Amino acid sequence: MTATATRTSPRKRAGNGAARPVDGDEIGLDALVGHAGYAVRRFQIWIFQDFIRTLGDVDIRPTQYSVLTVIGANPGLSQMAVAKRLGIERARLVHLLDSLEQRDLVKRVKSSTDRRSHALHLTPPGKTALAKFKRLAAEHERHVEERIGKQNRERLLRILADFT
Amino acid sequence: MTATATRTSPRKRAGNGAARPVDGDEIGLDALVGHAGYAVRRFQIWIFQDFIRTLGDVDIRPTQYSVLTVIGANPGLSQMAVAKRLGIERARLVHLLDSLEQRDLVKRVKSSTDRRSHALHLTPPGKTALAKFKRLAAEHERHVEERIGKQNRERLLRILADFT
DNA sequence: GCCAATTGTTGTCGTCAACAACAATCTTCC
DNA sequence: GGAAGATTGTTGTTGACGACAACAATTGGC
Repeated sequence: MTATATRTSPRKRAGNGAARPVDGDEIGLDALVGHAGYAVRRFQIWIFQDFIRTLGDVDIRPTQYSVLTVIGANPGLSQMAVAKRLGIERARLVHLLDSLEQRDLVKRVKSSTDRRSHALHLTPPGKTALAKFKRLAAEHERHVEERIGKQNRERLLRILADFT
Repeated sequence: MTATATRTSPRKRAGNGAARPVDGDEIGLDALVGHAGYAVRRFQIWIFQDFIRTLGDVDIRPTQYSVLTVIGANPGLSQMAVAKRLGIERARLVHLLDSLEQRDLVKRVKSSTDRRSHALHLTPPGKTALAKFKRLAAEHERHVEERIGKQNRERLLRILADFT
């Protein structure tokens, strides 16, 4: 964009009273500016893009990271437990784990006490990898600080604390 | 969830030292709690679900609402302009407008000054409908207030203001 | 007037949430 | 102890959505 020059319609749109020209950029959002959901959606898109870019070299997306982190902190969890905790559909978790298992980061161990379920564990390389992912994720978090300010980030975390 | 009662495994899992029981609910998130992106994602899911439910009767989703609002506030915009302003792919906007046009809420008017582009307008029923959508969206916004608090909602909007 | 850029459109691909159905297994209850 | 119901992991489908690529029509620069 940037300027967009005079654009097309030089006609000044006879005093319509109601509607304003709206040529270059300044396009009003009207009611949208008062909606938390809109701001949150835009912010979430930005934050995910930065996360994906910052962890691009290791090819780890936000959801994968959350799964690895939870398994790392709670070894032996079942797929149901992980899915519930993270708000992921258990059907979706199947594919996520397939991928992580193929990469030898996670392993499904058949539970002896409940033969329906799998106990999830990080593999040794998985543990090493997660440590690296955490360092990169911390770097991403610093980007967030730079974008919205250290204080605002903390405020945000406090406000949304009970959604985690 | 709610309580989940005593759950299953009453066995106390011998002092394993490293890994904690992790039976019922209390599953640690570890590094995740310090990540703004995780909190924002969960919040965004909640907020969209409430929006979709609150505007369920009129069958309007957040993205459709944002498109209608911007067109309503800036009649005559091109599809490119709307797409850019809302951060939507112009390819995606095509389908959104197809749907909204079929429902007679929006019309594409062939621009006389640039015959490549369409000028977007709300139809008369579209204007009436949007007024109703805005009332419902305001109701949704009250739900947000109830969930995170009036003050926190305002803080949030301020923090994320320049993402809109 | 010619070549590059823009606009709307169509199509493909991959991510993700929401369901539904199913086999294997566990739990409950009689 | 055994039938009935619930749970776990799995497979598949649907629809919203973002990212791209290609295309015809049209406009703009030069």
